[in-house]
Amino acid sequence: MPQDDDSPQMTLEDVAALVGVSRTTVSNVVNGTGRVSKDTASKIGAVLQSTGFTVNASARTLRRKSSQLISVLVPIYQDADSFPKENPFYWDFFSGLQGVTHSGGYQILLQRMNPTDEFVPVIRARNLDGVVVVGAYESLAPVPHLLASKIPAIFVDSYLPSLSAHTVNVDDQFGAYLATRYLLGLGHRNIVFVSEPLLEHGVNNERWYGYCQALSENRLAGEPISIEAQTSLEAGRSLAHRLAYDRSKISAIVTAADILAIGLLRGFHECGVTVPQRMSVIGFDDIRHAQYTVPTLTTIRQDSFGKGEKTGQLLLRLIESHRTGHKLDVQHIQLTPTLVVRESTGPAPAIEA
Amino acid sequence: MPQDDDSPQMTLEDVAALVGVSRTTVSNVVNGTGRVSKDTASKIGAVLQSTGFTVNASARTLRRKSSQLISVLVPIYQDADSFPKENPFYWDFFSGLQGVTHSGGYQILLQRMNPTDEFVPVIRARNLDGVVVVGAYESLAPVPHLLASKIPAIFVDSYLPSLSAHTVNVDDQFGAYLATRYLLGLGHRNIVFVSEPLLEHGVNNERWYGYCQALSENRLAGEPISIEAQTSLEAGRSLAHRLAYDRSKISAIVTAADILAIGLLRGFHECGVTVPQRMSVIGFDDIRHAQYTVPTLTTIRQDSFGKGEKTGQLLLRLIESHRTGHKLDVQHIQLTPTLVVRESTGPAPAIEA
DNA sequence: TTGTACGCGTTATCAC
DNA sequence: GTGATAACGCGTACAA
Repeated sequence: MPQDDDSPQMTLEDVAALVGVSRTTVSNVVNGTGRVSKDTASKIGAVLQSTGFTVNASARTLRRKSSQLISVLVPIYQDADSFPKENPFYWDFFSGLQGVTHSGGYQILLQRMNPTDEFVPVIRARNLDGVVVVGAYESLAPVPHLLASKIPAIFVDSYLPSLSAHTVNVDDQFGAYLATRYLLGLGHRNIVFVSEPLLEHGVNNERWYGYCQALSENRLAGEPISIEAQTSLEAGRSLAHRLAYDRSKISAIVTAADILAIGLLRGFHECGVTVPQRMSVIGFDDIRHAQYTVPTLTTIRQDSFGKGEKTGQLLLRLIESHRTGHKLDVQHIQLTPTLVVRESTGPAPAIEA
Repeated sequence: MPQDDDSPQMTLEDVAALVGVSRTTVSNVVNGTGRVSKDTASKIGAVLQSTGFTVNASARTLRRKSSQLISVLVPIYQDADSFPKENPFYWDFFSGLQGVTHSGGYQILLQRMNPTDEFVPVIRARNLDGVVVVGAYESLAPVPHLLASKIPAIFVDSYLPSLSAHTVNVDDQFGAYLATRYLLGLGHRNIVFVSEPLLEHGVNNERWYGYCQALSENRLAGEPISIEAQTSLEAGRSLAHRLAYDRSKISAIVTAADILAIGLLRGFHECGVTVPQRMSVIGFDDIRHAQYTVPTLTTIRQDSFGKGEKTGQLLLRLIESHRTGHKLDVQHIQLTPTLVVRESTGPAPAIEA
């Protein structure tokens, strides 16, 4: 037992008094500077142990101007039309990130924020060492300020016009390309693409390009068609109803998210449209549930945990180079997604209207 | 524009110099103590604005011994057998919590932790004002230390032998009771209960009691039967296979979690066991996906967002009373779940083996 | 109403 | 090796 659990927190001064040395020496032991004799060091070490001493982070931060704290910022787009209502906040991603940063001695402040909230002030106020912004779009007003502030920052799953931002993304274009090419290979000719509205610098735009590229490589393919839908289970479901009612020639759907695809699966089931016999559906992300739907979901898999780890590693490098003053070139990490074939895709129906 | 984005952070001293007053006066304005003349106050206010001044949190924390920071601790049970592999970390819960605490001026440190990690030291080190522990079990060694430390703490979805812990839970017993009673009303007689191993003070134990209670109220009901399975999609799926193979008389299943139930749904589908015709399945939580499975999932709904809000409110009260020295009675908040009937439950098969 | 002065706990500098 | 001493930025009791 290190100490009584409600005993007051010890300070360097306290420990110094106990051992009979100066607080400077104790500090040197705590920080392992090495300029303490082995003898006194061990004596101090023992007291450190028995008293359960912990350095006061605020005092240290005040001196060092570094808090060993980073922040994950998740914008909350209240505007119903502009962002996933069902923000899943991937725990896997966070886990990967946290694991890496924890090893580096950092803790994480998780913040939801309105798109209009300035974040530079809070970063400054708390002396945060770095920031990870998830899902930012150019419409986010505070982003330019963050960029200008020179605070180590990484934008994940974000698409920004600025080239000076460090980013971590999956190769969205390639992912959508994979999905579409696979469907074309199955004989589908009338394939639609479903996503949120195509913002100029959005994720969906990248996926749309990938989709278009695949189509353009195939002479028999129809025109690219984009359908807008929110990234939500319910949006998928209602879209399925609409499509079923339309009785269009569509035989396959490329979606921008698994939850959208899962909603579609459910919607088609309700309408008696069999998947994959009459309609093929392909998702994006490979969330866990994708393996347990009926039918199971063919999808584009991305490694969220690994993405978190990569983000953490890059952030640590950024912080380090910020500390030493060595500017780091702008980093753009792009992870390659893979196609996972399951049951929701199949050959194009023999007779297409 | 408040300031140049990479201008150095202002201090009270700087602002004071700019206005031509002492930093005490500026501090008084910043903290709204009221003992400043309207005249100078507005003059200072203007400079505060234009310079984009933010108080240095570390310095303030050092003085006040309060960081305006709280921590959410999520234990990670590595041990495969003892806890959900697929910890969903409910974003809804976090959102509710964050909304409330944010209004109170707090920010949140989110920490995953091994069950053996001591958390009191980090709490002390950062002068955290309060803690929320999610899913703690008695086996968590550091819990007693936390309790003894008198740090404002709330245990959510946790079952601890200690009566001195403030807790927020759903009424698990009642939830399982509701589920079981509903199935009995549908004519089922052979109903099993599926959950993780029944720890003495665990959530599952509560649910097990509720299940047993419902059975005991019905003369025709069979003996209570408990089946162990991890809380994961895959565990549900493989259990379904086992049950299908066994060809037992079981006609209904009460599960301790939606993801388990969803796994069951998938597994039964694979085995050709129709739900609900041959088997009824009922979940617990009402996660979003529950509405989009095939068939949709009958389940016991709990309000995660509301749970987060309640937790936040209680924590703020706790912190306040801790600050003023007024001890607060131990609080046990219990939210009442409700039954949501969907498609995965139906009348008991007419002929039971 | 405003200013002075001290302390919060730590670290960095510079003597000894 | 070790120890004074001065910041870091802020809040507050006390004096003016």
